[in-house]
Amino acid sequence: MRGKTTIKDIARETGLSTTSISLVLNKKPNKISDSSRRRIIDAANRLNYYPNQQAVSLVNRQTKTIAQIIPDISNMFFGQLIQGSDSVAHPHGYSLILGTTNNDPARELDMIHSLCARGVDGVLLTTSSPVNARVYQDLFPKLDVPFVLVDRALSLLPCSSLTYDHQKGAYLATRHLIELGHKKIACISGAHKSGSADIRVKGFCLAMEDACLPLQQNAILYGDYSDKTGYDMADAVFDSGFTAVFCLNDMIAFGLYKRAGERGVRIPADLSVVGFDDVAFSTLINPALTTVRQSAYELGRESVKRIIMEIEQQAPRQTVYFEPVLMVRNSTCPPKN
Amino acid sequence: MRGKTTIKDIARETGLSTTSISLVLNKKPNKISDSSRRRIIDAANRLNYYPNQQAVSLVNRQTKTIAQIIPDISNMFFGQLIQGSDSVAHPHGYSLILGTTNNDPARELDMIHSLCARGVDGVLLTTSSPVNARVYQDLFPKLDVPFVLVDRALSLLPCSSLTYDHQKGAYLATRHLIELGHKKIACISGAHKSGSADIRVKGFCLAMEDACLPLQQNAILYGDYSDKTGYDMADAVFDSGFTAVFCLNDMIAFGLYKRAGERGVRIPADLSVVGFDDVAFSTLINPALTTVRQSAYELGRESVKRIIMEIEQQAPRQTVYFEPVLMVRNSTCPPKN
DNA sequence: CTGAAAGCGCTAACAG
DNA sequence: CTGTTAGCGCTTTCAG
Repeated sequence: MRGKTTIKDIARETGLSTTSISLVLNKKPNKISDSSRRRIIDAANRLNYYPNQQAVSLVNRQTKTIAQIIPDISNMFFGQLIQGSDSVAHPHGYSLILGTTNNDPARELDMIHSLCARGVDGVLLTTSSPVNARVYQDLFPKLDVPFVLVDRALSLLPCSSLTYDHQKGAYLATRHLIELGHKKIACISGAHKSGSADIRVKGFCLAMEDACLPLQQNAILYGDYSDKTGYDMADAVFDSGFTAVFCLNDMIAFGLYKRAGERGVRIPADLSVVGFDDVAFSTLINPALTTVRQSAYELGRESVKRIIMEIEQQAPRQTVYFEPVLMVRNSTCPPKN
Repeated sequence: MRGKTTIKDIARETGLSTTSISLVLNKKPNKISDSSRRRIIDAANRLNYYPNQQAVSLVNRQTKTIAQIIPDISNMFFGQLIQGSDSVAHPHGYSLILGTTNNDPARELDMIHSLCARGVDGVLLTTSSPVNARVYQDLFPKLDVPFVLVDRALSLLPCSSLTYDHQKGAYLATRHLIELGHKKIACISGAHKSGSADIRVKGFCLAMEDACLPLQQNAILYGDYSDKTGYDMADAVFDSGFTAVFCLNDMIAFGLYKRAGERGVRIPADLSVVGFDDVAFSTLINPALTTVRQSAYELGRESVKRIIMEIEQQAPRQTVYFEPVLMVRNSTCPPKN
């Protein structure tokens, strides 16, 4: 049983040529007689034949494989993203091949190279480093596979991008706080110069500006998109007279919740908090988190649909923005006085 | 630039044979002159050459690819598992190719077939359906790649398995509750006949038995490993006089927390709860969840190490059990009276 | 020190 | 209706 059955074995078994086998097994238009066809199919089953995809890929020049490169799978957002991607990739006969970069630009580049060398048909990239943008400008065309930027838009790059409108989402979140009557609002950001953080910060600032609210000293704190950041920055927020905080993603908010619990800071009575992403957990935690919804699952589904179109029909590039929506729950209320 | 550089292009450029190119680029023992070597390396860089992995795989009979098949990526446990896997796979030159089964035995089978046809070098399988066990007994040998069962142990299968001792973990959790003085203890399980749920239930029953505590009517509730199950089953627990509940995984506990919040049931004052997994979230939620730790990240790392050994050194099969440890936090306390 | 040639398993013109 | 042939890009004996 060692060494699997090849098309030649079937040819030998049936006394037919490999061409005929290939034709019927791939259901290509052909004129093989019914009796031959049956013999082939029968032998294939009997010998437990399945084609060697390496060989197939070599001649067809496609691997039916899509790379999904993400910064960090411990962020639930990406878990849901992958789930969405896989849910459309698999039915279309594509497999997802995974690469995580840990927000390391060098590793991101490395990942792209190594996955492309593997011959993926396309790559879904959530870059964590606009730093690489210039490199990508030259690189993508060279690599000669469709790239789709997921959850990020880097305007100058020669590729499609699918993303929620981060700036608008941040604007909505901040305006909600303002409308509740908050004036001293903090913002805990992901990394400076990170893919989406700067854009969200911009939305925050814009909303403040539009409401003629001055930014407090140290209103904007930079960390990364993790609960640890929320936890670590929490004290700074609690102790500086802010009545509300906009966390740039839900993970940050969760970390802040934790510290709030330890410190006895009540949410929302003492501090209103808004998150971003609407990860599944945000309704599980208490109080349920007011947040900006961007459906990772949908994003995953759409990005795979998109890239398959570009792979199979050379669809032209496209930049798509999805509308985020504010989910008002229980972590926000008017300020105490 | 369309159509990438092949080894032949380099041969033409340098005036050498493809053999020489292959030899130096793969650093195989050879006696190519330094000057030739330099010319080759230079040309390779200049032409941006990287080998076509399909072709390489075809002749070398390995793809440097490992399949990771999991039930459900929305369970954070698996997110962390993948992260662990990837963290050792990548440095060893392997890529992870992902398959999610949604707990569907048919899809699981399908996934295995389709990934094996892709020519993965090994598969990491977290089966959700012991139902398939008999099938696997015949299938694995036929497929002729190493299988490693992750987080599951199905004793009769011809493959390695790495898992935490589910029964012991459940026993520890239950005994903790008993030692606190609880007598009426409920248990919310994953699916009946699921991979690990039955074993955990067994641990629960054993602990009850060892303490001479009778099982209450409907003490064991079956659902699946999701927060929805916890949410849906919560009322039944709240309204039946139980003073403590053992949730078979953290996700279930999180769902129960949510419903508890809505109903005004206080944890742990009104109800003690223990989870299982020690997913990152369990310390984020309030009160921090007492749970049984099994490190998904470690499991991921170890399972990849294991499978690489079997791939590269034909290491013999092995069944490994890891010790779970009880993490006592704030969701448990003695019963009120 | 280097090259010619065969072959991995499959597909696709092109001939019958 | 079916077979022959060439070739995808690479590695690897084996011969110089």
